[in-house]
Amino acid sequence: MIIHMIPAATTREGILQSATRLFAERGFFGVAVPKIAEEAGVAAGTIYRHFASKEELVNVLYREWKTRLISHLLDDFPFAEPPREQLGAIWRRLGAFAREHTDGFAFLELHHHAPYLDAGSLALERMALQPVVTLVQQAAARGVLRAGPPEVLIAMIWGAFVGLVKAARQGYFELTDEALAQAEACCWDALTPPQED
Amino acid sequence: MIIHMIPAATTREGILQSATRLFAERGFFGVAVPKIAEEAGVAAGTIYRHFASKEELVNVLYREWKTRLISHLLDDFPFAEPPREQLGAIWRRLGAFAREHTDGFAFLELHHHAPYLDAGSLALERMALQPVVTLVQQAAARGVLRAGPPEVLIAMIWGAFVGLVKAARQGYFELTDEALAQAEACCWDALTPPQED
Amino acid sequence: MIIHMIPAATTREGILQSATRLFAERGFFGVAVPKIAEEAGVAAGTIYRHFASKEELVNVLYREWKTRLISHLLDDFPFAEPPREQLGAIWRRLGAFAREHTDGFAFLELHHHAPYLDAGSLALERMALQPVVTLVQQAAARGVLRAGPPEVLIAMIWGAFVGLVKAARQGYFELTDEALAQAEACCWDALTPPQED
Amino acid sequence: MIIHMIPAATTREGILQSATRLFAERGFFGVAVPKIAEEAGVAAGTIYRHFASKEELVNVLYREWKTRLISHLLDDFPFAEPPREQLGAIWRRLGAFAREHTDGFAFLELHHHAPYLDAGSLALERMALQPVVTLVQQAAARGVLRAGPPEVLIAMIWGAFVGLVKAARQGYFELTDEALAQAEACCWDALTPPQED
DNA sequence: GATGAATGAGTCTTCATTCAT
DNA sequence: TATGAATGAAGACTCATTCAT
Repeated sequence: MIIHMIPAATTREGILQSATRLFAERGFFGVAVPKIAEEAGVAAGTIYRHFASKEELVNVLYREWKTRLISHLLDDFPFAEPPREQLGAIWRRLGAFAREHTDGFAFLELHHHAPYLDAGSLALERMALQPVVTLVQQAAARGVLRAGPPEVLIAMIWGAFVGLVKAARQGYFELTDEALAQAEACCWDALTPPQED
Repeated sequence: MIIHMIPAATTREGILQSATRLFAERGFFGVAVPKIAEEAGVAAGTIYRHFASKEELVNVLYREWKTRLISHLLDDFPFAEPPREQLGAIWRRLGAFAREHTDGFAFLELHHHAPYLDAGSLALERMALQPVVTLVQQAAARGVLRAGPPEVLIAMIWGAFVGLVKAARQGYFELTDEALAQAEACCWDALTPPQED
Repeated sequence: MIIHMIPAATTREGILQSATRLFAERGFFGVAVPKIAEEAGVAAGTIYRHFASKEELVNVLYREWKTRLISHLLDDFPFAEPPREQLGAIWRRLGAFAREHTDGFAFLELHHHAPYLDAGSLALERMALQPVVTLVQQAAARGVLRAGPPEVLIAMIWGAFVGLVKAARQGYFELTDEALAQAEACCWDALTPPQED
Repeated sequence: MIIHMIPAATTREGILQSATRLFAERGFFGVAVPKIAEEAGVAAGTIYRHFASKEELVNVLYREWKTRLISHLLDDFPFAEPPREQLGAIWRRLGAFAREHTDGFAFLELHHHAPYLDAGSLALERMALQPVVTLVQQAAARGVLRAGPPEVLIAMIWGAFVGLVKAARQGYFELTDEALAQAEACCWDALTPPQED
């Protein structure tokens, strides 16, 4: 199989890659455009052949990573399965994504709701939550959801996952399948009503 | 306890307050020193009578907020109570702090492990986790802790709380006592082993 | 007499002076801001303490010179005198201004109707023509004006003066009182109806 | 008459045309080479197959327009006719040129004596004045010239024409045959000694 | 202590020019 | 010959910091 690589795509890809890493590390304002260029092995001016401005670059990047995360989560998502299975699917997919795209995931977290994100980017923010929202709704419909506002549960589950990934990135532990499985089990018990004993 | 406020402290306080708000909003690199001065109602040069540099300012700020959070959490902490009560105490104290010091809490979260924090600041990072760590250890000792590495549980609990606060700040819901209580109950069930049914 | 010079005024004046000379010589786009700073003996950043942008600088400059030219032309203008005297006054005043403020006059000519001038500056453009317009109207009222659209006459008189100044600046001759007097006489005969012989 | 257009000439012509318009509008420094290319419908690099540099382009352009203007003025010029007829010829030819080549004429005016013009271009500057100079000399020889330095008269006539064209371009009036005829008559009376009455 | 004008290094961005295709 | 991606020097502008008042 012959892969046709348009040279521009390569340059652009390289820029996006470097930008992901640097933005994830130091934030949007903490990274100079020439630094991104240097890391990508291109001249500073080249960045502006591909992106109109630093802001456009970060927005393109945000949309790209968010879109990837969303499709990773949603492709063939087992919406028909029982909630317990759905939670497992979410957790496995999120975990795989965070492990495979460490910088991309960190970038997304750090730039969440940043002031330089445009309307298009902000519109995507909520979408990644979709499977979690659906899961909670279905669990509620089946009467297996803990009492109280579902938004709180959603925020906690997402927060717990992010906390896990951050802690792993800081070296507190490794993000193994076992750790993920344990975390998932915790989440299920956090979601469902406490059993009587 | 008597707090001695030297007159200079007022100017200094004003600077720290403005810096907290602005850093929480746009991050360290996203805020210009003259902007902090303007917001504090002082001249740009005045900041340098109180802080040697922008870096020192952010480190002082980080330590101040972290110290406040820690003492808020730890002062008279009921270490002798059973784990369930301790979790309640943690949750109530964190919640009160996050509600009372929205900017301060956001600032701490955003600047967690940032590259411009010095050794002194980084040393404080772990300390706020202390009560959670102790709680988990005591629960383990009493055999009421879920199986698996405790670090994962700690990371999740902390992450869940942060997720809650962030979502509330973004307007998904309000951080009421009820919401906090619900979240706390979730956390307990996430920590403890699942009951047989 | 003690002259109180606000230091800022001096710096600002210096910048405006250098900018006048350089813009007159090479045009707006042909002059780099650091070059203006260098010529004014200040740092590049200083310019931006006094003017928000290069565009604002050129507009301030335009308005300043245009205003000066207008007041030089109009202060105590002998509107009550017969047209012939008025033409003499115009010619003498314009001549004195062009000789005294070579760069300022050249600057005004070169930046006439430029795309970066804002509405405020453009509004001033027509005002300098006022005495010429009035002169032509009064001459028409007295029946001493040549037949045809008066705008054409106005444009020619102004153009003739500008041509004179430009040619003098390029060294074709000197702008002496005699040259100005001769030019003025030409203009009068250009304005008035040809005599029968 | 058959015009032979070699294919390359078309590209080159297109570039020159776009450059004329843009340079006339914003000046040499105000126009980017890629902008000229875009307007000409060619790639940026293509310009450099036809012109060694932006400076060469502007000089070629200057010489081309100046040469055209000169030959338009001088071809079969009625040097044998009396001065009055010659002035008519000059005025008609200049008027036709300015109307037909608005951008070209504006370009020439704006780039008059600019610092990036080379020796060859500067040498041409004076030549367009030739018929006016000759006219003034012949009028002087016949004793029908006003007293005073002839350079002043030449500068005024040229300036008056330029003023007329500029005012027309700015919409003050239209450059009709009548307007031109009126202007020409003014000029004659400006050149010749005032009649006794 | 406070001020705020001034500094100049550093940032984002543009653009004349080159060169592989 | 034409292309247009890439270059990198240079330009407009910002901002952490200093210092005379």
